[in-house]
Amino acid sequence: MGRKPCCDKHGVKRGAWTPEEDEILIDYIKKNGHGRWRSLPKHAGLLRCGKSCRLRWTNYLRPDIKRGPFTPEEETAIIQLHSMLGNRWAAIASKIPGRTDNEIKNFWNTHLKKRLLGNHQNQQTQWSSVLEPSNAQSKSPSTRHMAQWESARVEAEARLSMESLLLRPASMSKNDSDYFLRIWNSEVGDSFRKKNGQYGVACQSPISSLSTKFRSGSSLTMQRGPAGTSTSTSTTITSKQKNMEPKSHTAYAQDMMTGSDDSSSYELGYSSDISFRLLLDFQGDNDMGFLQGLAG
DNA sequence: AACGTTGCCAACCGCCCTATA
DNA sequence: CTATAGGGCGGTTGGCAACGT
Repeated sequence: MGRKPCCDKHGVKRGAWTPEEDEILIDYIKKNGHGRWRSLPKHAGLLRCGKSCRLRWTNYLRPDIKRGPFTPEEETAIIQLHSMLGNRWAAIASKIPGRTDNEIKNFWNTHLKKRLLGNHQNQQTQWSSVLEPSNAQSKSPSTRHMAQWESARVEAEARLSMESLLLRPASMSKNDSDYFLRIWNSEVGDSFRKKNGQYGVACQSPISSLSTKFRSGSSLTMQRGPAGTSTSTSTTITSKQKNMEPKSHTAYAQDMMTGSDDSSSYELGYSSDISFRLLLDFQGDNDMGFLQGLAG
């Protein structure tokens, strides 16, 4: 037995909304408020599905919606939030006043994703040259510095997840949608943002790329080799991996903490030996002492 | 000018969760 | 405990405009 459709498709208008319909909906909501979306069209005299009315209101007609192009600040916020939350558009939208989840999702899919994919490819090129030991001598200081910071950033994200695991009350739901946002708004997130801001980093995190790639069934994976071995990033995917559930940042961090060897899944690659070396090599005040602990 | 292609975005679809009777 | 309504969410689609040939 299937679920009842949200509304009877017969006699229901679909497609683009006319200005007249918009006006009717706005008038009705102004007078009566919203809620009871299923019965709203009947009461308002609209030949629309209630769901369609709700979407039209929340995505377009709501008075607090900001229209027009995204500002660079909004772009940065979206990228950073997406790196923490993944495709949880509603959660991202809740942190960007005046923008709807639909708008952010569209913006991401049509602009940012392409741009970041381009960046990612550039980064991969740079990474392969940075991480190739035989070329180590020929790296420019800026490239090397970039590599150090990218490593630091990867670890910072894992650390955020680890700290959040430790801070999380037992009663908190695993699916608590505001969970990362709370961390993001905490001092932990603040220090993370400062580091990013300082270096103008605004690219998708490798970790979130990882979970996104898993979700989309794409091929880039990171695998963790047997304990203590140095491994590299991998661009292959096994049939087992294809069927794997995507792993959250938290789960990723949990693996790091427990050392659990879901071994076919992760190869820490540049975030293991090489990144430790890079980080320990990093000049300046860093708060990456926890890595020393991890490294034993 | 005509046609095909591409990109954008509003709207839709189906699944899921929660509240309530 | 179960069924159902209400609503939220993320992924996908379709129509339109801009652009290229």
